[in-house]
Amino acid sequence: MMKDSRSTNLSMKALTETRSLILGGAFTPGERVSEPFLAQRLEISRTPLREALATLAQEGLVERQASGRWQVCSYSIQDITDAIEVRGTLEGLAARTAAERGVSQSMLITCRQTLTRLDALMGLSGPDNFELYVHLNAEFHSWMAAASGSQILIREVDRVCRMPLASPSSFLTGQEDSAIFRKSLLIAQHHHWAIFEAVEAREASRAEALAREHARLARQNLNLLMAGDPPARANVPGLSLVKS
Amino acid sequence: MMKDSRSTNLSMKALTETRSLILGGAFTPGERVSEPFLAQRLEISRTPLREALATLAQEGLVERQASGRWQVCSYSIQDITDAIEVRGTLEGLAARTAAERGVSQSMLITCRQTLTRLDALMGLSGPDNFELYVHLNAEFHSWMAAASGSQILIREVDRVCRMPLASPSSFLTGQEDSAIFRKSLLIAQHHHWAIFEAVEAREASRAEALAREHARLARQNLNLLMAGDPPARANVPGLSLVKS
DNA sequence: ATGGCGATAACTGTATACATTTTTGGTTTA
DNA sequence: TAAACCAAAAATGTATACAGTTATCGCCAT
Repeated sequence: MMKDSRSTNLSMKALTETRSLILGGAFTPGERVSEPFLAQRLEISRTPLREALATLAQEGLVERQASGRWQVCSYSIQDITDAIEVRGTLEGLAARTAAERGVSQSMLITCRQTLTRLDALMGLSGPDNFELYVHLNAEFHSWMAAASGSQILIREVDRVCRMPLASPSSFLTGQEDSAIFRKSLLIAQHHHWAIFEAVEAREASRAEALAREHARLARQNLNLLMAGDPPARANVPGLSLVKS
Repeated sequence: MMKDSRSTNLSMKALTETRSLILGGAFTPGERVSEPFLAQRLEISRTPLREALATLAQEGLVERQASGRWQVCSYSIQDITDAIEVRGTLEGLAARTAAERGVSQSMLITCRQTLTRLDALMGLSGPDNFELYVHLNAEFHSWMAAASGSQILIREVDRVCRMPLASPSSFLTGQEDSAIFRKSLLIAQHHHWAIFEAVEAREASRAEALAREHARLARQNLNLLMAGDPPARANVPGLSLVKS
């Protein structure tokens, strides 16, 4: 009986639960968190917790002070904007590489299916449809990375998406009622198809430029969010880490 | 008396020493390494070693098997090429951002000094000069990241440079006697000045393209290295991780 | 009221013990 | 011969103890 200890062990529990706590706003940015406190809250010992915290440090959710204590990270709006630009740049590289190297028929078919399902969702509303949208959107973005065929690039795109508010899904949840936001979904979907077509037609430079521009929609949504009502910000995971 | 425990503690010792061991070729790619074995070799206990291994896993030097055992990573030439392209892309973003946002006078002066010192080194040879070249070259590359003014970008460039053979210094050591390699140093230095001038003149697009192309010199050096004599490969740190 | 000081409390870094799981190597069986 | 199996050995995951360091908080002097 082979068991993957990575999905059942306490380090993983500590990792996911601490991540949820931080992204959910359980701590204020810059707040110091002691290991015994957090260990007790998660009902585990310090050993697996330390491992999780070390991982979260590399994700940019906590950082170690010189004294060794842990501190929840604090980001500026500029940092978030920069992180989105980094994601867009790496996705752009992925799209360009995919176009240059070519993508298998089966991968093209998979993507076309995803985008067609997104098309079908465009007019609809309701929480279920929205959840599906978030899922399919994430699927398209992983497809872009995977289509590059570069393991390194897949890994780096994945990593940058773990940064707070840099992922393509960051500004989706909680905004489904905003009219201007729903309009941006239409533009995003237009981008999706254009990127796909550029990759399929081996138009590398166009694919890169489109993927970059596509990420800038997230930047726009961030700006809208910060300019709008505070209540709209309440349910955005990770936004609690933004200071000033 | 404030003491930075991070630089004196055993986790850090474990991190740097294990990294040296792996990059130095003490293990074959794919080799399994047990914690007790390594702990005994480094004369520390498993606790700080585990922390170091977790960090090395995120650097891409080791990975955890599903069973929990550690395994030294194995890379293909394609992976290295891809990693260099990722670095070039991020450095390109940094150079573009620096040009777009502008760079302070003092930073421009610092860079000009670095490049002038590199100029003075161009004709010379000898190990001391070569070591200085490596140092100044690294300085220019950190300058590029720093000039962007983006903390996020600085962090991501730094991270990608930690990947095996992706850093700007990767293919320098041990090659100083090759004529074709010395020629590439001249071209590299030409790139350095061109990037600097583009940033100074706020020519964002040009700065980006140049930084990307500059990284491709590393790709070229990699190809030369793999096409040449095996002895030339002996002293390149990290090359032992490349399989097939 | 404010700033420095010192004792105490709390926390981190590390080693180690132990339970559980995985690997290994020899033995048996088809 | 090769596959299957079982027991011993070794490795990992986790908790915990303890030493040394850092933070805290009341107290004193200014």
